[in-house]
Amino acid sequence: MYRFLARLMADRQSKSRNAPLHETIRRALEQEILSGDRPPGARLPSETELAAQWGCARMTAGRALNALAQAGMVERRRRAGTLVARRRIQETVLEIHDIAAEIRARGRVYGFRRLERREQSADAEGAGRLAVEEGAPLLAVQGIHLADGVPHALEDRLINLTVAPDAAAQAFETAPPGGWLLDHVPWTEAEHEIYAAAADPATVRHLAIPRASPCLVMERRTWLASLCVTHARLVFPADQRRFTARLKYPPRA
Amino acid sequence: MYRFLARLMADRQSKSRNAPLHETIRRALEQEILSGDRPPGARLPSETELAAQWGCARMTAGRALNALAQAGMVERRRRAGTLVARRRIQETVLEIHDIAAEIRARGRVYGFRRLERREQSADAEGAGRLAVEEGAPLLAVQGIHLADGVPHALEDRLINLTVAPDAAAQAFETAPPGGWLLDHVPWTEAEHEIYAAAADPATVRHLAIPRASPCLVMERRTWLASLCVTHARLVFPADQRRFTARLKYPPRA
DNA sequence: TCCTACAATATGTCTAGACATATTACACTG
DNA sequence: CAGTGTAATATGTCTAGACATATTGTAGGA
Repeated sequence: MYRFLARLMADRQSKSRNAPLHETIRRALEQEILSGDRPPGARLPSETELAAQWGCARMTAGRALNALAQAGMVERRRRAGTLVARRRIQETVLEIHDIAAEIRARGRVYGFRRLERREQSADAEGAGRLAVEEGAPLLAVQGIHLADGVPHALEDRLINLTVAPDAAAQAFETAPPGGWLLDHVPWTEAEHEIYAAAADPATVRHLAIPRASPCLVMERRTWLASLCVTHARLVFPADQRRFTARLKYPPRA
Repeated sequence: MYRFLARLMADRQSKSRNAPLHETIRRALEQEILSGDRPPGARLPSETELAAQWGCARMTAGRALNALAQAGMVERRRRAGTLVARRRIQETVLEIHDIAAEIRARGRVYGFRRLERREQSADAEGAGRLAVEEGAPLLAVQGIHLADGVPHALEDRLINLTVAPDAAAQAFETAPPGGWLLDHVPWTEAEHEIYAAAADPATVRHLAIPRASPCLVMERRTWLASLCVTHARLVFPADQRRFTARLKYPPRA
C-alpha cells in the first residue's frame, strides 16, 4: 500500500534516483558508519525502526542491514540488534589467474616445456604435500612455463592418481597439468600460500637466474571434498610476478 | 498458508534438519552444479519453477539463486534466466591482518622502533607513491617492527598530510603509524601488492640479514574517496612472513 | 531481407503480514 | 548475593501476493 510514498521518500534522500530502496538505505547507513557518526560498537536502528523511518516494509530494511552484515561492516545478533563491526580483518580479494592467461594478457606468447614426469608411490615428502598415506599412487610433473620462449616460472606438481586416475594417461609435454586438471577434475576447495625464497640450485639452473636470487613462490593445494587432488609449487623469479589485490569492502572508517 | 508443508518437504530432502529452506535449496543447486549435472552455461530452473518444486514462495527460491549469484557461481539475467557461470577467475580471499596482531597471535611480544620521521614536501618519488602533486605536504616515517625484540619487518611509510593533518602531531616513536591511521583516518579503498625482492643495503642493515637475501614485500595504498591517504611498504625477510589464502568459493567443479 | 513492434518471460523489487528463535534484562527466589 | 525463570526484543525465516523492467523471440511491415 502506498508503495509510491516509500519510493518518493527514497528519491528525496538518495542521489541516484534509480537505485532500489534497499540499496539506498544500505548506502545511507554505510555513509553514517564511514563518516564516523556511528563508531564501532554503536547500534544501528532496528529493522522496525528503519522501516518506520523510511516508510518501507521491515523486510526491505532488513535486506539493507543484511547486505552490510555480509560485507562485514556490521554484526547482527538477535535481541542485541545490529552493531557496527569492531574487528577489522582486512579481507582482500586476490585474483589468481592461470599462468598461461596471465602471460597472454600481457601480450606475450605462452609456452610450456616438461622437464620430468614420474609415476611413483608417495614417499614421505609427497605424502605430506598431498595429505595422503605413504605408498599412494602419485604423478609427479616438473616443467617450465615460458613467456616468449624465456623461462617465466618453474612448476613442481604432484597429482593424486587415486582421485584423478585419468591424469596417468596424460603426457603434459607441452601443456601444463594445471589447465588439464581444471578442465577434467572437479574440486571444491583450494589453499594458496605465497612466500619469498632464495632460488635453490635446481631452480637457478632451470630458470637461468643468478645463484640464490630472490623468488616469489606460490603453492596451491586443491581438494575434492576431503581428498587432496593436487599440489603445485610455482617458483617465479622476483621480477616475473607480483600479486595485486584490491580491497573487498571498506570494513569501517 | 501450509507453511509447515514447505518445511516438511525441505526436511525430507536436506541433511541438516535445521537449515533454513533457502539455504537448503541453495545447497541442492550448488550440488547439482559441482557434480557436473549442470555444466557451465546450463540454465537453472526459474524462480517460479523452483518455488513449485520445493513448495515455497518465489521469494525463497529467489533468495537461494541470489546467494549463488553473489558467490559468482551463476549469472542471472532477466528473461534469459539463471545460468551456470562460465568464467572461472580464481578469486581468493587473503586476510591481511595488522602486523602487531599477527605477531601477538603467534605468542610473541610485539614492538616498534622508529628510525626516521620527516615532514616534507612531495618530491617526484613521494608524489608518485601517494598519487599527489609535487610539493604537497607529506609525512615520511621509517621504522622496524619487532617480534620478541628481533627485527621482523621494515616499514617505509608516507602519509598525505592534506588528508590526515592530525598525523603531523604524532611522533610514531614506539607505535607504528598503521594502527593510528586505522583508528583515526577513515578510508574507503585499499590496494595491496605482494612481491619478492632482494634486500637493499639499508634493509640489510636495519633487519640484520645477509646481503641481498630474499624478502617478501607488501605495499599497501589506502584511499579516502579519490584521495590517497597513505602508502606503506613493508619488507619481511623471507622466513618471517607468508601469505595464505583459502578459496573464496568453488567457482565450479 | 532487414527492421520494428509487441508479447511473453524471468528476474528485480517491494509489501504487510506471520511465526520462530536467540538473547538480554529483570524480577524473583533460595 | 548468586542463580533461575520469564518476558521483552530484535533478528531470522517465510508467504502470497503486487508491480516494474530488461530481454528475448516472434510476427508483421517496409
